[in-house]
Amino acid sequence: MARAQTLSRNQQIVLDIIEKAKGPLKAYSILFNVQKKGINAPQQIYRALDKLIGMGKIHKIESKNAFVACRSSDCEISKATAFSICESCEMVDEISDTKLSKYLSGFNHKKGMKFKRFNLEFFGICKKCKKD
Amino acid sequence: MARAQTLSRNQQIVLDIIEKAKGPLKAYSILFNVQKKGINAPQQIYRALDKLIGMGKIHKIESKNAFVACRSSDCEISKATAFSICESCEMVDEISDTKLSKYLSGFNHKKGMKFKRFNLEFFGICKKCKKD
DNA sequence: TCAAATATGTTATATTATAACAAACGTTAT
DNA sequence: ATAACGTTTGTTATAATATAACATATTTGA
Repeated sequence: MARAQTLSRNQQIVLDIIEKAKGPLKAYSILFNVQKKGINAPQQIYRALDKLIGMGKIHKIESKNAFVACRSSDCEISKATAFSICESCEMVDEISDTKLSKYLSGFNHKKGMKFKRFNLEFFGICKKCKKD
Repeated sequence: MARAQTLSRNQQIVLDIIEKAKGPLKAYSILFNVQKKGINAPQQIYRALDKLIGMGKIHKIESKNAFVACRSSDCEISKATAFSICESCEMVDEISDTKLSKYLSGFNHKKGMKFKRFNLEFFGICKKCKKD
């Protein structure tokens, strides 16, 4: 049975870094940032990332191979994730929209597949970048 | 100005393979399949893939780092893509649903970002795999 | 407390993707 | 036709992302 509440040492270290970050972090950039804490190998990062994803503490931005902290309590263990991604500054924002989430969760593919999970990524230019 | 209609030699070779495939193909598996045709290097594959994506002939399945042929004329140069992905057999189906597409195209993030493009990936177990 | 599960450390390697440069090919305008 | 331009190709090298495999340690729970 999964524990899901207490984090191991490495998991906590990795989560801390991701939560402090302003934007999505890549696995190797996390690695470089924690080498002073005694974590030396990619495996250690990827293992922590996997567990954190499993717990719903972080999400992977698939189009960027990068990781962000979960800012929403709505995405129950990451069954329904949506993000807005700025193509200019690389900013990622988690979208927490009940209507959207319900709409998509209720969407079932005609060919008879019942979905367990979805991930949605929107791309555009964010407000801040538009000004420049 | 982009030509967009005629494909170069390598682009055609790569597209043919992807179109013939039953499922998503990875870049290096494409490479191995075309070495008899004189394509030897990953660069050549990735370049063709990039162009084909730009033309809307193929899509990248981000969660799998794999590529599928576009089966829908609705996703205008890949501005609005949706897929259903079987977590058991790895099958990928492009979802062509006008309502869904309109709903998502009209969705604008509250924080003032106007979206240019989205990609949606649904995960589950397909009909065929459920039977087994 | 002992067994099982989970987490760690480590080395090596697999997989995915891009950089950089030189040469060939195809348009198109003159 | 040919010069100029953009696009495509071929090629070598390397960067970036991710997993395999194995030994050990730590935590948890019956």
